[in-house]
Amino acid sequence: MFGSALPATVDLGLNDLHSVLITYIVSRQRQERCLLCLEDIGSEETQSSDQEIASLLKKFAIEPEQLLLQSEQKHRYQHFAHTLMSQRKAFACLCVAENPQTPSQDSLCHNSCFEHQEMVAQQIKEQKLPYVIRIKKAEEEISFVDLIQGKVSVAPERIGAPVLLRSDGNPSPLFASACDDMLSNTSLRVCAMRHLDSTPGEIHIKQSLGYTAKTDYAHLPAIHAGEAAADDDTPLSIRQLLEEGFLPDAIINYLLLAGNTHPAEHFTLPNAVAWFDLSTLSPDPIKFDKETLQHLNRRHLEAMDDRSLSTLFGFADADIGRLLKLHLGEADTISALERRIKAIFSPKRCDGDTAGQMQTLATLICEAPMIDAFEDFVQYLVTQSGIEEARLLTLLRLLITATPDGPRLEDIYPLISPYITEIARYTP
RNA sequence: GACCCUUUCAUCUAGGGGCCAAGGAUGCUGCGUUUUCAACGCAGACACAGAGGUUCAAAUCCUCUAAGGGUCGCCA
Repeated sequence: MFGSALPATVDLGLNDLHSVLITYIVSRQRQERCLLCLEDIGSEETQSSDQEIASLLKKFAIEPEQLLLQSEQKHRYQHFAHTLMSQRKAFACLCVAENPQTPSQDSLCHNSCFEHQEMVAQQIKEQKLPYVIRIKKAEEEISFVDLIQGKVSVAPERIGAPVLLRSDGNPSPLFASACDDMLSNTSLRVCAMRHLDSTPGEIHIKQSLGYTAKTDYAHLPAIHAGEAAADDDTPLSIRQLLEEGFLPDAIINYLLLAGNTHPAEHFTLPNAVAWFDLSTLSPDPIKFDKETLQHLNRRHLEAMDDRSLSTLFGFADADIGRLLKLHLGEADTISALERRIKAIFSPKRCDGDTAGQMQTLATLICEAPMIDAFEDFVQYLVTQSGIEEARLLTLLRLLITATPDGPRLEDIYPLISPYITEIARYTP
């Protein structure tokens, strides 16, 4: 079983998708099950259901075998915690968190609650004080080899005595994650870089519970939006990228390109499964580069089947697909293409002295017979309207595409000739 | 403040003592093509963070310095 945790928020981030993607790819490669744990306990952010997350991931063709909701596992976490308590490997603690803004030197319990468990228990009983359950400090240094970051070893003082159960009875994310690994026997856990230093704590918890199976860890570098991560808090939201008109395939392509050795620049998820290698990932943080993503998006749109491309815009016509591809030059996202195609299919308007000529042309086209060749079409219009050819071409472009520039009209015309009367409409 | 990690063009990377006066891709600049913008084609500019070592030979190994990132909560 390969696992990865992700927040159960409506707005999944690029970094979250990154972890999920890597987990999924490696699970396909080694033909193991892929498990995603949804951290839906105690977060203030808007929650979303497992179905919502699953359907979002499905857009990316990521279909994990199992989605686990941590809120449904609560009793198991509590059971583990009480087991540790009864073995005196964990203890109740009355220490209240210091001011979060100025973290204390060590995260250990200051009042040596562990040494005075009877007294603590009594206080809790008599005064109903809020308390947490902490794991006992580790005896010795804990080290492991991260698949991306290399060897990590951390002294017991640094691990401290992490909280297992919070005062509201809910597990801490760290504890929940350690338990999830044990319950589902996870052999590889992919997570974000920022959790690297808490991993020894997780290992310590598992060891205390007598779990001996090895879990490999891979901590992915973060993808930053701006120059100095701190000042630019532009959220790299997946939903937003999709709304901007990026194809899921292009986003996947980008994520696998960044911080990775790649045999090609342009590829799809199934290709990537063939060559992806966790060990070649760079531990360096990555700067999000939208231009690269745009370029990839264009490539993926280009590679799409004509007819399926047109279905993204409510058509089912390979010619419309080709028409869209003609516009890839100036439009590299779905939404930009949509603006183009909408402009073509809506009535055109313009002001000034061109208005009269536009009207003439529109009427002529409406009444014209079906003409296959663009040249003949233009000749017909020149003869009928008496407008000189160069001028007519400019007007015709406006009447068809609603913009002064774009792909060559002779390329466009054969693709839209069946729709020409619908397209060449003019509203004063 | 403490601990850990990283450093090759603007960006993502190739490289693992000699095949490297450093290759590819994106972006940028110019030219071509185009009624037009873009795309496309061709050409061009742009990097081994710095200083010391080791070696016949260093982008590559070692040390220090600098810069970036991460962590030090009942956060996630």
